[in-house]
Amino acid sequence: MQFGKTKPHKDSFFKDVYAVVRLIPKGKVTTYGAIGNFLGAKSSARIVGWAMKSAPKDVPAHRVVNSVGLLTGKFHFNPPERMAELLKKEGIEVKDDQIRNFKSSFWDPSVLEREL
DNA sequence: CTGATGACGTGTG
DNA sequence: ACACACGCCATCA
Repeated sequence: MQFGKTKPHKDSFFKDVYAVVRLIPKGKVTTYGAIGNFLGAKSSARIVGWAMKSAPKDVPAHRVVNSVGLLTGKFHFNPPERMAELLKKEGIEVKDDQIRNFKSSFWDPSVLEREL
């Protein structure tokens, strides 16, 4: 997968975001900034968040958090507690809407290129 | 078309 | 280390 690197088309950016989020391994999490950076948009983490808002159901958006491991978007879930529940279910320790072992559970999208 | 908003991140005081 | 400000760019009013 090339992800945005080949073509900076807007729609493909969203599509790439979804693709990356879908590729997040179970029990791991990543950040909006990491995704944005991986797709070439260093400071467009907000767009990634917007993408999540409009994300399909098959996208594990609960595995995407902000840079400090805080579940900022849990309020947008149905119900909000679902996000923490899903993460806990996958083996991620969540305390007060925040991931404890965040750094350990962090998954950088750049490993995709490494595995390719 | 202009301005405001937001599931963010980084820089500065 | 904490708080505030600015930049980022798509979407909405």
